[in-house]
Amino acid sequence: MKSKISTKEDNQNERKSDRLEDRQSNRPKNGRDSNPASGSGIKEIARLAGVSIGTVDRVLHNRKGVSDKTRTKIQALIKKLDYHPNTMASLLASKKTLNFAAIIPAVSKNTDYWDYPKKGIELASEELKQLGVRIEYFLFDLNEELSFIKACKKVLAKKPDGILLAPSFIKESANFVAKVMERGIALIYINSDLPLHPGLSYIGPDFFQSGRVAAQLTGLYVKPRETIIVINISTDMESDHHLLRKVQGFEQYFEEGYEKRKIVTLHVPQTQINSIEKIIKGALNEYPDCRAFFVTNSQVHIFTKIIKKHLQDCFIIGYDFIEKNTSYVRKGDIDFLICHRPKDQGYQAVMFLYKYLYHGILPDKTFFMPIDIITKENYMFYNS
Amino acid sequence: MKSKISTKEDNQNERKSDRLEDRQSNRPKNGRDSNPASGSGIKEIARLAGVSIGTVDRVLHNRKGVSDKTRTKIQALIKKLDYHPNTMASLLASKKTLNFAAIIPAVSKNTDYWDYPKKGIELASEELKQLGVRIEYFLFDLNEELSFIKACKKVLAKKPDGILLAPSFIKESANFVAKVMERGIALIYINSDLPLHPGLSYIGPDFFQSGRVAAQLTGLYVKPRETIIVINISTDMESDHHLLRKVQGFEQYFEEGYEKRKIVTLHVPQTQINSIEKIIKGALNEYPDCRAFFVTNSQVHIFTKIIKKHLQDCFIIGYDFIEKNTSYVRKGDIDFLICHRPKDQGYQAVMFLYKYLYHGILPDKTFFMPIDIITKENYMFYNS
DNA sequence: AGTTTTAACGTGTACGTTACCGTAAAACAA
DNA sequence: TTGTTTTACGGTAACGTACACGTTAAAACT
Repeated sequence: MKSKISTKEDNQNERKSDRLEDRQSNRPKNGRDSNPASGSGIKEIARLAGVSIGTVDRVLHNRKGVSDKTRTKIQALIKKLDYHPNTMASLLASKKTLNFAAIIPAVSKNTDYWDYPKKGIELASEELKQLGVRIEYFLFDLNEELSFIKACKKVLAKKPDGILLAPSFIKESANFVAKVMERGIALIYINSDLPLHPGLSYIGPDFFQSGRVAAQLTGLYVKPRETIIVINISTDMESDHHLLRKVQGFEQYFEEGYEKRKIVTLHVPQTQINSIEKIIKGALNEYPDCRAFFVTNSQVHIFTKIIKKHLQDCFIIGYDFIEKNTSYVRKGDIDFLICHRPKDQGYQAVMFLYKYLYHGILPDKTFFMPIDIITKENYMFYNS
Repeated sequence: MKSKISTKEDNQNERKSDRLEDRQSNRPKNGRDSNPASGSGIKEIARLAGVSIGTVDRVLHNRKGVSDKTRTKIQALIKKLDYHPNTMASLLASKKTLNFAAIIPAVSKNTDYWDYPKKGIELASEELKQLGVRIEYFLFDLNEELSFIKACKKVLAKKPDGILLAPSFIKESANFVAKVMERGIALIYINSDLPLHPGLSYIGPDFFQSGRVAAQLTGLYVKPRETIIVINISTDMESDHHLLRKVQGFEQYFEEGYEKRKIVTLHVPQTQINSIEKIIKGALNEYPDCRAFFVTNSQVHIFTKIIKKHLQDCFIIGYDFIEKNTSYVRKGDIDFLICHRPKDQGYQAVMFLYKYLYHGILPDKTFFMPIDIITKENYMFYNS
C-alpha cells in the first residue's frame, strides 16, 4: 500500500557518496519491506485499527488505558497479521537487562566435571550478551556446606531475575528454594534436582535410567550368575544421593531379566587413593572371580588406576567425559563412559530462563538429557 | 537497566502516565549507559576522536573517504574502548537480508531420515529469522538424479548468499560445486562430502570411524572366529559411497585386533522386501551359524522385519534414529542403532553459514558429529 | 452549574546504527 | 585567474519499538 522507503531511482550516473559496489540486478522479489521478521509492524496495525501506535503498544504490553472495544479490535489484528514484535527494535528501545545467577560447584582437584556446565553457561551467556542478559557466577565448594549457604545468601541479596541452581546440598537447597519461590524468581535446577523441584524446570540426567544403561552394557560382558561390583566413591552420600538412583536402576535391570547376576555394592567414603585401595583389595579377596566393575560417578579414573595394578583383564564402566577418564578410555582400560552432556545442560538451562523471562515460554518441567555412551572408538567426537 | 518483567500490581500511588515503578535507589555503578553489550557506542568514539559518527561509521565498514590520520586515530580508539557494534541497532538500521539455499533430499517412503536435518535447519531458521536470514529449500528425489540437477540449477538462478548441500550424486555435485565456487558463494556440505570438498566446511559423520564403533559393539557379542554378515541395502551404491567407508572401518577394527572374525558383505541392490528376503535367505543357508548382522544404513528396519521370521536370537546393529527403527529398538530386536545427530547437522550447518557471512568466523573445514550409540535403554532421550 | 478526576488515546523522543546527502576545502585543470 | 573534480568530512532520516508525557472528552463529584 504505502511504502515510503525512498529507494533508488534518484541518481543514475552520479556516484558521489561513499561508493558501494552496485550490481543492481539482485533486487529482492519481496514487494514490501517493513518488518523483516514478520510481515508487518506495530504501525501497520495502528493504521488498520485507526489508532496511534501508542495504543497498540499499550495493548501489546497489556497496560491500562485502552477501552475493551479497541483492545479486542487490536488483538484481533495482531492475530490476523500474525504480528511478532521485532526483537531487535524492542531490545534497542528498552534498555532492559536480565540478570541471572548461577549457583554451581567450583571445579575441585578430584574432578573438573563442573567446568563443562560452566562452559555451556558461558556459551549461552556469550550469545545472549547482545540481548541484554548478564550472568553472575556463585561457585561453592562441594566439600563445604557453608560455602553453599553463603553463595545462596549472596544471590538472594542480588535479587536476580533468574537462578540456575545445582542443588548439591538437599536440605539447604530446599531452604533456599523456598525463599526464592517466595520472591517469585525464576529457578532452574541443573544436573540434579530436589524431590518435588518447585520452580521452572529440571535439566539433567534421568539417573535411574542411566543406571539401567550401565547395566545393559555390563550385561554384554558379564555372564549370568557372575559377580558385578558396584562402587560408590563419595565422601558425602547424603549430597550424592543420585548415586543411589543409579544403583537402583542398575539392579532393577538385572532383576527383571531372566538372567540374574550377583551384584555387590561398595561404599567408599573417601577420596584418598590409599584408603580406596584398601577397600578395593578387600573386595577383590572376597570376590576373586569378579571381573566387572561399575563406578557410579566421575571418580572412575581413580578406581581404574588402582584396579589395573591387580587385574589386567576386566570390564569397567563409569561416568563423565572428563580428561582423567577419557585418557583411560583411549587406552582401553575403561570400557564405557556414560555421559549426560554437562555442557549442554548449562547452555539449555540459561536458554530456558531466557525464553521464559523474555518470551514467556514455559519449558518442560523436567528435561532429561540424552544418556551418551562413550567408548574407545567414539570418544574423540564428544569434545565440542 | 535492571528490570522486572512487567508484573501488574500498580495501584499504590496514583500518577498520570502509564505507571512504572520508580525506585531510583538502584543506580548501576556504571556511570554511562550507552551500549549494554560493550561499554561505549559509536558516538562516544566520535566524540573522543573529535569527528562525526559518519566518519566513525566509514572506518568501521572500511569505506573510503577518511584520511589516514583520522582513520588510525579512530581505529586506535576502537581497540582501546573495546568497541563492539550493537547487533540490534545494526540490524535494525541495515535492512540487509541473507538468503540461504538448502539442497537436501526429500523424505522418501523408505526413510524419513531427511526430516531430521530439515528440522534442524528449520530450527536455526526460526532463531535467525529476526536477524534477517531467510532459507529456501530445494528438495530432490534420491532416486532421480535429474531432480537433483534441476534443484541445483534453480539455486544458481536464485543467487543465494550461502548454500547448504547434501551431495548425494557425486558427479553432478562436483559440477555444481565448481560453479558455486566460481560465483564465490559460501558452501557447506551436510551429511556426506565430496573428495576434496571445496567450500567452507563439511558437517557430518566420520563414516569410517562410525564403522569401527559398529565393529566394537558387534565384537561384544560375537566370539572370535564366528561369522558376521554385513548388509548394504541400496539401489545405488555409487551415490551411497559412504556405506563402503563404514564397511572399511568395520573390517579394519577386526583386522587390527588379535581376535579375528569372519566378515561376509552382502550388497542388496533393491528395496523391495521380497527381493531382499530372497538374498538374505540365501546368505542364511550359506552361513547357518551366523548370529550377527550389521546393516550399514537406516534400512535396518526392513532387514530386521525379515530376519525375525527366520531367526529369533541374533544380534543386529544398524543406523539412524528414525521411527521405523526405534520401534524395533524398543522391542529389543535391534540391539544397537548408531546415530549422527542429523538434526544438529542441519542446525549447525545453518549456524556456520550465518557466523561466517555475518561475522566472518571461519568454521572448521570438517566438523565431525558425535557417533551416538542408541539402545533399548537410552533411545527415549534422543528425540529432542 | 462549575470543578476535578479519570479513562482513552495521541505525540515526541530515544535506543545505536546505517547509508545517503551535502558541502567546505583542497587539489587539479583550463 | 576561473572552473571542475576529489577528498574528507558533518549532518540526518530512517529502522521498529518503548515509554514518558500531553491532550481531550466524558464521567464523577461538589
